[in-house]
Amino acid sequence: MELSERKMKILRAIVRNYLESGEPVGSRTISKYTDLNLSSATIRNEMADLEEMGYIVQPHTSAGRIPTDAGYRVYVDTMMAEKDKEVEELKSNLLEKEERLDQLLKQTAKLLAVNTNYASMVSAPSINRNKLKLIQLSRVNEDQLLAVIVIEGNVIKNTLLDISDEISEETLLKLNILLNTHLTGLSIEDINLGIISSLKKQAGIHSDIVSDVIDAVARAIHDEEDLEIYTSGTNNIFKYPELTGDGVASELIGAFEEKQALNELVVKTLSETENTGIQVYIGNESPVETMKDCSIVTATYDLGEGMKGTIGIIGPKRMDYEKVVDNLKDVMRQLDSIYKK
Amino acid sequence: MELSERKMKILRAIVRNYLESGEPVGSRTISKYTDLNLSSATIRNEMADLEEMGYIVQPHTSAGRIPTDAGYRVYVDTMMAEKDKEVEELKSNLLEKEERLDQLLKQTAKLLAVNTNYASMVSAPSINRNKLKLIQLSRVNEDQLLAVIVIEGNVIKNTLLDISDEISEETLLKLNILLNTHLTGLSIEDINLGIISSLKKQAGIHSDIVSDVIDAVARAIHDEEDLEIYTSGTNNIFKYPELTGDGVASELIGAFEEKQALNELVVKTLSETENTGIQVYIGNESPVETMKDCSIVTATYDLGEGMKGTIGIIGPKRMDYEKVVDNLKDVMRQLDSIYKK
DNA sequence: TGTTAGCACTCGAATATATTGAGTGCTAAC
DNA sequence: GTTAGCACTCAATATATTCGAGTGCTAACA
Repeated sequence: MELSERKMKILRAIVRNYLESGEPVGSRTISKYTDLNLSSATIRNEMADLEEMGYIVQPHTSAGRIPTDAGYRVYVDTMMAEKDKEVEELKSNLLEKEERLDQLLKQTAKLLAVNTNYASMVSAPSINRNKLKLIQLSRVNEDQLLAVIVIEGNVIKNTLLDISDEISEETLLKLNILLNTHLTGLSIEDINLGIISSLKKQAGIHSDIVSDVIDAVARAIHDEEDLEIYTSGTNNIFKYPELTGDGVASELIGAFEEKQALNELVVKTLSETENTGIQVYIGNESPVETMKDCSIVTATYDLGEGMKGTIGIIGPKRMDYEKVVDNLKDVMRQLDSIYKK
Repeated sequence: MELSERKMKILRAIVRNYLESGEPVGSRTISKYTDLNLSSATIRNEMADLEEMGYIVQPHTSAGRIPTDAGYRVYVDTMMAEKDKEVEELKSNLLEKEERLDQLLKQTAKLLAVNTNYASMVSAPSINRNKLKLIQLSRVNEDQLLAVIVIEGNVIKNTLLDISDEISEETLLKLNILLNTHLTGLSIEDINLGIISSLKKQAGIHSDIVSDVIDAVARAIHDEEDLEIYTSGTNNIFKYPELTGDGVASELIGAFEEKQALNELVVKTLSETENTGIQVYIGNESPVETMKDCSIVTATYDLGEGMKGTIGIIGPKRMDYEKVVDNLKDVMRQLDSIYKK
């Protein structure tokens, strides 16, 4: 059977109505709601077809219809298509300019949550491809060094290094110069064994410190530390009864706290999304098991130089996709413009 | 009316029973539960008295009794008195030794949450009284400096400073030396106007940078940034139906996310608690409005040198006070021993 | 052939009604 | 002072009743 123009219109009307009310929607409602003047009976016939095609279901006999995941899917897809053509003209809710990226992202998460009334998450950009801007060793104690590592985008990482041998102020200075002259401007991938061994050679008796620093750089950048994900508005899920039943809420809250699941989401998104697109996961399409009752809309932001990160909105399946997509696009644009100052 | 020994025993039996079951407890149960052999009828008489005295209530006629806040209070107080005499002998659930305080505290929060099945929070120590260990300025861009500030306990703060004038590698070095020789070892309070103006004088044309740095130090230490509070196990509250009704859960989760309320809790606790005591807030006693349906047990840890922070467990009023107190004491001891390494 | 009015039917939700049982207070007897 | 016994209360549970939104189907109409 084919999805005629009329069926399409009816389907969209059903979805839209359901988004607002959260209640199953019946034929009579649609017969009034749409501009095509049809009686409820005709709508019923069409609805029967749509059900057969798998776009809508009745929660039980003699109830109205609600969209299936597939139903949402076509809704989202057509909507997105229209969105692309549309000229975006949004009230800018200006993110404050922030020196530090982490603060900025935290703010972004909050802004999105407040604006959409859903839960939001923002991942710090993966910095694998990123260039070192500065390495700075300083003495903290007799037996500890502080290594500060600054990466493109002013992401700052601190690590403490234990040292065995006494080390003079002067050699420390030399080490700093050595490290910075050789490593600054390199990306992680650029730091190969050749460079490392050359460095060690030049460091002489302090080659072990060089190893430690390199380790620290690698760790600082790779480790689960870059599981830095900012969340906001998790308690918004309580606004949607369908997410509150049973242990659902608990699981969700847990996922947001642990952040482990969110990280999977980020990884998946980054690998799946071509360029800076917007991705919509509906129900079971979700990469994360715990969120199979939700819809997730993600956007990939790209600050250039490989600094990509993910922004996500998590809400009920009947979320206002339109608003969410608009918001995401807006935020992406703002991030762009801030960075390109 | 007086709270006789027997009444006391009965009250404690009621509380303990209710802690486990969460159900109102009746006279028959108690008549079997206690060692004093009394019939349910006698217990009923005593219970009537206890009710009159305000220690227990019936949620409705013909239901068992549940403890009032006052009831919990005497239970907790007597229990705590016993605890103090008791020799503590707990299986140590070893916190891993961590270089960085923030990691350690994060871990502490998690440990407590897992162990107790309640929500936990750990505040980073207030560092007002604390001594500077290191200040390190480094160039990041042509127009930005990175100021790294390390405080006693290896708490590390980073700030970016905008600079207007070009500044040479050499003067930067001089500034570093100047700042460190004069400021290291001082607590915030020690840095007075005299020192500041003397520093500025010596810095000559770069006195504005000195101001900036001092500002940064003050900000890094004072600001809402030290609203650093680590939470864990927030979803544990779903294990207790009495915290799930209505918007309660939502409010709680929100409070944990915002951390503003938790901060109030910390402030209040620090000011109220004499020394490193354990404080129990039951229901309405809570300093935080949102948690008036909960009980909160807090402990103040003291790492010496004015580094005080608060650890808190938030759960239902019928929480296992005994276990919670034990756990807190245990964790406090472990924190102590780690720091005194 | 597509559209529509009409009607019998379904079934969840809401409401009302009965049943159960844990628990109480009171009284009278030990 | 303690206890057995009994009438009473009331939430919780189960059961029955009603209500109405919504459906599918049929027959008639354009």
